[in-house]
Amino acid sequence: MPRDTLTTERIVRTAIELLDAEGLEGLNMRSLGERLGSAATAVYWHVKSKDNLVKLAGDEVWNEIELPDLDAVDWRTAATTMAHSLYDMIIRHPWLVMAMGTHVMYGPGKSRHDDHGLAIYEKAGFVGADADRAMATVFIFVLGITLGESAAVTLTRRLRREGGDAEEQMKEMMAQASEIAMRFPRLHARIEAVQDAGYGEAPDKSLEFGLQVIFDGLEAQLAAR
Amino acid sequence: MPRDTLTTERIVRTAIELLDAEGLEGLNMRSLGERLGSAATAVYWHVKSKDNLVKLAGDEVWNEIELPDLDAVDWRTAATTMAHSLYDMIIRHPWLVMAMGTHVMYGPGKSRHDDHGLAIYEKAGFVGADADRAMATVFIFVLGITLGESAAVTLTRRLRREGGDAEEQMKEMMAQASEIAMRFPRLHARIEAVQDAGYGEAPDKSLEFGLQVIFDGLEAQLAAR
DNA sequence: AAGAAGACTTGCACAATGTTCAAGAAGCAG
DNA sequence: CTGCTTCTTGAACATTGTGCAAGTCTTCTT
Repeated sequence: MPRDTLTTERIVRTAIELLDAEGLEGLNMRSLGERLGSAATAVYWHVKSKDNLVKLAGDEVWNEIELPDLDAVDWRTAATTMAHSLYDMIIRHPWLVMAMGTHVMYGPGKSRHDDHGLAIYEKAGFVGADADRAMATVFIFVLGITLGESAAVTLTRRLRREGGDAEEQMKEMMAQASEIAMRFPRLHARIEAVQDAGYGEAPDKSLEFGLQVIFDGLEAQLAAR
Repeated sequence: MPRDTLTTERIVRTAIELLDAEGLEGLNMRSLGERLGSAATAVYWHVKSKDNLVKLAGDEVWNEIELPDLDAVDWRTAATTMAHSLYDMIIRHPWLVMAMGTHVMYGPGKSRHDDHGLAIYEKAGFVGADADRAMATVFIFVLGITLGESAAVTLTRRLRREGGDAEEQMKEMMAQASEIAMRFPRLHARIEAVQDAGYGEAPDKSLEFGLQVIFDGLEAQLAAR
């Protein structure tokens, strides 16, 4: 077998590269083909459709998530580790959230992740559907928190692609948003406070905060059982 | 002015109708034009681009959210009301989550919502950035929980559009997912349990559960302050 | 080794869709 | 009526997903 034969794996891997670099909208079969060194339509022998390819890519990335050893640490530590690992993964692949909004993702990669997640919350003391729900609460929160980041990345890329100074347009857009928000008293106060503080604060402060809140809440559920 | 003159508002309203009926992928300028009774390109005089239109639509729907009277109820009740209102709104407009993944949404509608949300958590006792984070935690959770529903709706539509029996294909897809999940012990157990229980349980049980957990967690934060 | 069967690749073509643009129609001011 | 602004149209173009028939390469059989 010559070395640049197409394989489904190679296609998926290359698609992930392209998705990371260009986003969901930036992935097209022609540039994928070019990157693979073959005709665009050659891919169709290995993969049913673009949707299918996105689904494969969207499952594959779950394998990057680190699964903590549950015998070595308490459930809350394990859950924190996994949540952060999930967060990092999604930030690496900002297209994933959007893909999950249009494609029903369920493959070996995600199953592997989910299974280990369930184990954590079962270890914590949740039984049956409650373990499901506990996992879903954390999981969904992390997913949701990356939505904003995904949108920002996508936007930046779109601006860049359309030519023109992305920085400039971004700033203008922010200014416009601010102007609207300023008309509301509490948003007004918040924006001023943020500006005074010099735009500081790492974005994942809200990840920390949210996880803390949710884990506390889960412990309350366990105690009240 | 003759009665079917185009206006930005009418365009946005019609776009929302179309988005609700056909989804983000189903909205195209030609069918929008048809529905408006004008040429597809007439829209471009009122709206810069399709992206811009989606942004306008994606802000407009936030006005549907009911803002509880904060003097009449305690913060937790108010927060619950708003969370449910948000959930219902997104379910009515399943394309919104995906749109938020690609477009940075910030307009009068969302600002109105955010401002009132902030008020709730300030009333609860959170100050400054913490009120932001508290709101974001709830908000993001509700958003995330609809991701799955959105995907399901989008998928169903796609299947329907591509012809063929959507029910059938959906079932087959689920079976395939199950088959994979069955290879993992805990997922295996959960699936069997769910099947034994006869597929029951309303989907928004997880909304209830998650909100309870998060509010409990927020109260813990307040207590520990 | 020859040839047939299958596995894989290519180029062409088509349809759908966002968008531009020049030309036209409609309303309004003088 | 005339000219100016506001709005609408139709034709056209570029991009992109994908089907298809024809090619090439691999492998297996005899």
